Amino acid sequence: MPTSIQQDNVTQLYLKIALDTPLDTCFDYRWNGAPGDAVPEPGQLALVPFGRREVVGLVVGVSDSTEVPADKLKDVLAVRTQLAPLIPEWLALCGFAAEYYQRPLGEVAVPGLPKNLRAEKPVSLERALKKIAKFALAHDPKPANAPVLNPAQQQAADAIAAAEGFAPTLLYGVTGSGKTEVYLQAAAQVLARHADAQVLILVPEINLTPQVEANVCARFPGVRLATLHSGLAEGERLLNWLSAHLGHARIVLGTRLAILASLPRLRLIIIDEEHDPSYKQQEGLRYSARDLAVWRARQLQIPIVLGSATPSLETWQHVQSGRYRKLELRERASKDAVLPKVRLVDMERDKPGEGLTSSLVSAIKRRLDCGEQSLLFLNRRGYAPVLACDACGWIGNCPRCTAFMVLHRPEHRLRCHHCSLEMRIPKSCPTCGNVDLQPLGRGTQRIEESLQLVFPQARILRIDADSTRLKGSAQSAFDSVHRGEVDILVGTQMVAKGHDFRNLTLVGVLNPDTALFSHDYRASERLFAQLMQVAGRAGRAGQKEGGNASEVLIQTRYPTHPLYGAVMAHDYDRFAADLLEERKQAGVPPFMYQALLRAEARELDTAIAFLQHAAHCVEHPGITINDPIPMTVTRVANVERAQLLVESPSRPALQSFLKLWMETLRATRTRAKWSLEVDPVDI
DNA sequence: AGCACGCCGACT
DNA sequence: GTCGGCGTGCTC
Repeated sequence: MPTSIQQDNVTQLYLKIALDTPLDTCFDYRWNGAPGDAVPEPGQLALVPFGRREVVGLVVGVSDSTEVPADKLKDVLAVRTQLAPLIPEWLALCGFAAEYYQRPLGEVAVPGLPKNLRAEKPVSLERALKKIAKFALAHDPKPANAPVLNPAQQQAADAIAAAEGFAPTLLYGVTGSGKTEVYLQAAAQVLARHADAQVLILVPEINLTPQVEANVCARFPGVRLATLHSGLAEGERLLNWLSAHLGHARIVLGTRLAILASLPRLRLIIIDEEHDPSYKQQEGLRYSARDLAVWRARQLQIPIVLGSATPSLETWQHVQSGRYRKLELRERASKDAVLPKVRLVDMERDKPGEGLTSSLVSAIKRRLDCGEQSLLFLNRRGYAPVLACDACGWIGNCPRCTAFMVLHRPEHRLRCHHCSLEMRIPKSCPTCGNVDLQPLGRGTQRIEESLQLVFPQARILRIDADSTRLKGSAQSAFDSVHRGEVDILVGTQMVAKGHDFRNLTLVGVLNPDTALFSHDYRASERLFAQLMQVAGRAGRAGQKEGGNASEVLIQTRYPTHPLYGAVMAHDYDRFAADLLEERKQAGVPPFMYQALLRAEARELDTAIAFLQHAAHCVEHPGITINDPIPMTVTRVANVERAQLLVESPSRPALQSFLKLWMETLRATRTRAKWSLEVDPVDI
């Protein structure tokens, strides 16, 4: 890339521009600057005509020549000179992600920019810049009201902040061990040491940002914080993004998408609950924010903290091999907070009525009696997963998907969780006319109903994707739990993560067994993490005078299963060691690198035929290509789907194969729609 | 991906 | 006779 091209009146300059399109190439445009105009540079945004529309793209190169024939070339319409160029390190991050995930650069770099930045007219950009210039806040990195850390926390915070260069660190500590304090104090040290430093904090869920935001703001009253997540309105998103890009925001807090933010002075990255599957983007560019964060930290030679009570096996393996350092917090931070006692309730002996065993019911009753809160965790929303006819065996299938229609009783609807199709609940069986249709199985709505029958006086609140569909309703639901207006909370994994419920002393887990025998080898890793995490909601404040000791009841039909043994012993170390050994034997990640080619079409044969062709179209020494198989849920919205897994023990070998493979496949004519996922998590 | 052009069925 | 279905072709 030419770095210093002088503008004179003779030389025609061309800009190489990355655009948000699936075409794997950049586009050249003529640049005709007025006399005195600065020559554009890589990292600037430019408005260009593309086909019959006008789009904003990213300048990635400036040159005095082009291969493109003159009759195809068009002129750059405008360069967004108002905006400081994105720095080369950011471009390199996007370049890496594009290459690693086998997508065009423009598709990685452009969609992450705020929409208002990509508008045809730069009015909102100019307005936002003016607004931001006005509240230039005096920066004071001094923390307020920082509590005294216990020795392990202090040691961890010091070690993180003192690290020179690239220093990936696993902060390993049970829930409630005070990882957040360590993050904050490490951040405080970094902010104090470098006058212009920025710190990036990633959390897995948008619902967790308000709580962390409140903590950060209280601790750093003189430090500008910007949040970045998908829930922001466009105006706010632009302001926050600019504030990070201009270096005003010293702490940037966000969900996975924040990893692609422009952070010119980044000095520390913190990833809370690094094992959480939400860090993996599951559509479009399927990136892992955690992996990109590690890459970014290495590129910038800065420390990165991966915090978890149940680290991902990938991270754990890196600790074992010495690539990552491990800092451990062994105790809960609040002295009187103890780990909750985990008990299994054998559903063969204690038969549940309406999904609730008598042990669980009496445990809840004890909480109600002394004004404490209970949390019931059931990772299945809706009323019942299936509606069936006893008389003829009819089952409520989705007409467009290979899946059941889920019964949503309060809404009086059957709903497909795959294609969102909805219909009224049939009054009678569509095949035999039987009016007595039975809901099979239990979701959160049905548990909520049962609880209300058993405890008519109790204030019960359900929190799941259905009850929090409206913007802000999740937050107000959590607020009412914090205010003590709820006795029993029922929810899906939304309630399992991060929330600090001070008056909660009982966690009931309702139906975790299905994950024990899943064909997905990651299911047990996820289940363990989920159980530890939800268990951690109990007893965070310690036992009150005359109150109940905090406990976790897991209703199961397999009380002897070793996974539950490990959960009861709070023994992640042993569990992880066993799982890693199994993974090694089985030759799966983290000891194998994978990519998944997916294809979909109206006819399954079309998809399979494409994958079969793909399996043979390129030489692949050192790469295992498995057989194409239909996906578990084969049909979604009347489209048939299949997939092909490729694997290699060598990441570089897999990467170079994928590059060649994609080039070949892009040139292949097919009626199937296809996409590649590198490092897939759901197989 | 958009967005056009292009050639065949049911409607004002 | 037109509105509109989605096949296929192109985007510096």
